[in-house]
Amino acid sequence: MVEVTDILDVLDRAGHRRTAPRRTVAELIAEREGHFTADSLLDESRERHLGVDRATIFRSLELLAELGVVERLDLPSGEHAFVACEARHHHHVVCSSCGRSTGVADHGLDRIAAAIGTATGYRIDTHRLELFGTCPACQAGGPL
Amino acid sequence: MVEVTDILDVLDRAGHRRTAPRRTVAELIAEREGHFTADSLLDESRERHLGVDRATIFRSLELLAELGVVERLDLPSGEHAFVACEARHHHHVVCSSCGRSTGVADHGLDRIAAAIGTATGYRIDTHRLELFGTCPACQAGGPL
DNA sequence: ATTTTTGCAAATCATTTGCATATAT
DNA sequence: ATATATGCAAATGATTTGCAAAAAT
Repeated sequence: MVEVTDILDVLDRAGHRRTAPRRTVAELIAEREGHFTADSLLDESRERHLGVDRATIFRSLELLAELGVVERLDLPSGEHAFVACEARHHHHVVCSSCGRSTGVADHGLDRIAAAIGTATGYRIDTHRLELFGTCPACQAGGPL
Repeated sequence: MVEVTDILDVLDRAGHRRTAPRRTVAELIAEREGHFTADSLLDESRERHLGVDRATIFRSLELLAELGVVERLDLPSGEHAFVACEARHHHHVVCSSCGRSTGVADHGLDRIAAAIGTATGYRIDTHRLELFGTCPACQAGGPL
């Protein structure tokens, strides 16, 4: 669970201003269980008359992604989405049915990345693992 | 190395027509060492007066991606790109400097995916691993 | 007071679509 | 002959930008 104050604190620490629109965006993000698109935040900002503009949403998400509070996600559909991250989790499992996602720790992937580096001669800087499937709730015939 | 004829054969086998524009797209793809964007193919089609239209390029890439001849890639920058695939390789290492990419086999990732499934309770359907780094040539101060 | 951030509107960029024509089978 | 694929141009959708006004430091 990512809290609004966590997000604001990260902004603070990085020397960015604590503005009302950013607080609102942080609230919208903290409410989300799973992944979300920029557009869905915009829709909600409109429906609830929060007055946060499209540009601000995109700018905030970009900033938060830089700061590692959210992570850009590319769904298998090609859609761009985001998820809130707890700092510890490097990767995400995303439910294809309800969109909920769970952060996961590194289960030995680093070693594999290293092995692939050796095998190919590449110096590996980053890797990105995205897993897609069905979450426990949806398997049980739950949500959506 | 992916050959033009490989690509055309896959189209054939799947019951798609061998058309001149598709042959051209196949040639453009086969020439590429690494990843490429739809747009870069379009540019080249224009520069070399190959007469293949934007829409055709997008439609061909979509088709080839469905058939597994190319794979959609999401670069860390968020750009959408493609790489030609040899069938065996599930994942790609992409050079951040020159864009060249190499297919890699599964080095035990399946086991990790399974472990993550167990740990989270998700039924995992797909995973996607993308690795980014510097290729041997660029490390040697080579290309770009 | 100064710098950063915002909203607005317009611009840009990538991708998709409708439709009449051309081409492969 | 028939179904599929293409080019064109226009539509769509997402994201970005310039700029003057507003808010945070």
